[in-house]
Amino acid sequence: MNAKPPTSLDVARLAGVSQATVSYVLNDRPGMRISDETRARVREAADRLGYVPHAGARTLRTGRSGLVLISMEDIPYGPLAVGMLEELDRELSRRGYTLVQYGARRLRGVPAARAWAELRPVAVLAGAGKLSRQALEVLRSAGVKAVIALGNQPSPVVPSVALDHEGIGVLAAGHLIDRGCRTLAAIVPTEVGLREMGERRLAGVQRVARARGVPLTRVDLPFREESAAALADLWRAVDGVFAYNDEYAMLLMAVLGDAGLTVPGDVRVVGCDDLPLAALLRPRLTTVRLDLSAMPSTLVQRLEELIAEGQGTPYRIDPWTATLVVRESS
Amino acid sequence: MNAKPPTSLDVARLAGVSQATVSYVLNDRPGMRISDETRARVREAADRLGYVPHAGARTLRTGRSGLVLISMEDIPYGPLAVGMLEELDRELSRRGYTLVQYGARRLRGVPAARAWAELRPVAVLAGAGKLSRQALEVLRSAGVKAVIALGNQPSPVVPSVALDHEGIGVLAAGHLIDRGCRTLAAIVPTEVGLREMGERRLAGVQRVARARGVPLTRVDLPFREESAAALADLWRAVDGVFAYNDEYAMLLMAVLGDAGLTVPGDVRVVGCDDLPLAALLRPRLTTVRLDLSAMPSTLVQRLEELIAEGQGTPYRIDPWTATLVVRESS
DNA sequence: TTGTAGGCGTTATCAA
DNA sequence: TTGATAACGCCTACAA
Repeated sequence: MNAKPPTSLDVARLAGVSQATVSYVLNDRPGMRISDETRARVREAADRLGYVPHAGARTLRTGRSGLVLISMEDIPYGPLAVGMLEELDRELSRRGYTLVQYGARRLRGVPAARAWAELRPVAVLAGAGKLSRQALEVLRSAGVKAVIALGNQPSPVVPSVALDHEGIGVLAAGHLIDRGCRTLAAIVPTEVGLREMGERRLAGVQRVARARGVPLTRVDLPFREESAAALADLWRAVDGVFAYNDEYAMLLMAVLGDAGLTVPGDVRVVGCDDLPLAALLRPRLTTVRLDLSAMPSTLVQRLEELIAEGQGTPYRIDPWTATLVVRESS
Repeated sequence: MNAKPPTSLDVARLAGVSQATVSYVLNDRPGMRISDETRARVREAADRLGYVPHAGARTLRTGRSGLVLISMEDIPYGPLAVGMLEELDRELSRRGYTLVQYGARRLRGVPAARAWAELRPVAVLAGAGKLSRQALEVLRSAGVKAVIALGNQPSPVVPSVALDHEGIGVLAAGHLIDRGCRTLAAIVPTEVGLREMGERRLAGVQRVARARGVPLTRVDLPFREESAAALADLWRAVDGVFAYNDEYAMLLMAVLGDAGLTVPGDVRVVGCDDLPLAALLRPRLTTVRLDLSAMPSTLVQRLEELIAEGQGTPYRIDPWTATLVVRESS
């Protein structure tokens, strides 16, 4: 019960060989010719003792932990992100790495990067906001080989995997104008963490609206029914709204209905994310679907490049695809 | 650039003291009287070098990693769970532990528990399904002090924090019958991972329905509009449905509307989770709200008990609260 | 008040 | 084909 965990030395003793042999066998080190009988004895002994190697000791000795840290706070949890995470985990463990989600807020004034560095990870994925030059220095000096920024906009200091939020706005605005909308509005959420994304998406809408001569109103909106309902006059004055995402679209459609406005007759609405609820709204919601399925492999590829070649390149953006899912009845 | 990370010895040399002194100062070890000047010199040196202690080495030496592992797969990601996780992280780091989310699937046939054990965590939180007696043995033998099962039903072998899904069903059924429903249906999702929970909730509905003499139909339903629509006859035959959760409730309400049935006039519907969308449906959705706010602190408390006293107790369930949010207009 | 020395579990070098 | 042995970075009992 209170016995200390068995070590490779324990295994060696039980198998009647040396510690080194145990290491050779268990890591089946190439180039070492060890008799099958010895191998079997070692394996058997390890099994019987329930031997599990000590990751810390191995890291200490080899200088490589194989850990890939990803910060929890910077992941917009949802079906999309979770699926991507799981695939990323699979992909990484396939290549011998270990993905670990790690909090970014530390108490006692210890900055996040410092806490990450203690684990001597081989790579760190974190929101661009948390990768200050200073944080980066801490990581580099702790031997982190690859740092990649996640988030809404690219980091100026490390390679980034950033969603092209403007592209979403472009897609949505194009659709609305194509369908005949002449007066647009675009919702920007006021929630922290969302506003930034909202503004990027807005920028895309703006670009298209300007290019095609359609007036556009920016609507800063908290996710509250009363707030949306209070803008009834505004909704009456436009005929097309990009709602930022499907949840905002649902909020909007609820208050539009309450105000006696019809969709898409009086106002067209476009959401984003293609949540299950999008197809369940009446009328069904037209939305922008993000395809992140290519992201895990891209991420891993970049990661291995950085690990191999060193973190040379300053920054760049990685691709993904967005498609419009048209559901409006018309 | 390629310099190896500074060690405490480097700090000692720069500060002109011994390695031991560095350790004393940086961990401000009580009982050690070290001059303020020395302290300052050590701190200064550590800063200048960007010294970050090596977690692996410390774990190796002290025998304690302070790591608390939680398995990613067993968390039903959503606003509720994410908030709880963040609070748990805060709570744990406040007490000197480090929460880390870790994948449960390993390749190469290495079972999850074995991979967890390599990190020598002090505690492991994982789905009851992953905590077989065998897995537990591996963990215990690796020095894991506390193992707590998360999930839908308690583990027979370790302490569990399990949601009282039956209670949800009881609450929902009570409400429906109180409001005059005489023929109930309860949805059980067919998705893996959800079905189990659905059946627990169903059991609660069943208990109440039986006790109050109300007939109940179990409806196994995939989350697809066509499937729900195909059951139009069934929906017509009941006057109260517990929809498992808010998303299913939304699905149901969409097809009810399509079939010309009114809510709550023809059929009453109760959801669960009190998602934002619940208040946005028309009519607004009555739902069961889960309050998990007490869970992180309870969890941490149990954890520390187990660490201190050893994993003695076989198992038990921990509390939480569910409340009914009534929104129906009537 | 500070320094010396040993060992935690693992891998790798070298010798047998 | 296998076995001693040293070293990774840190902490701590003990010595000075």
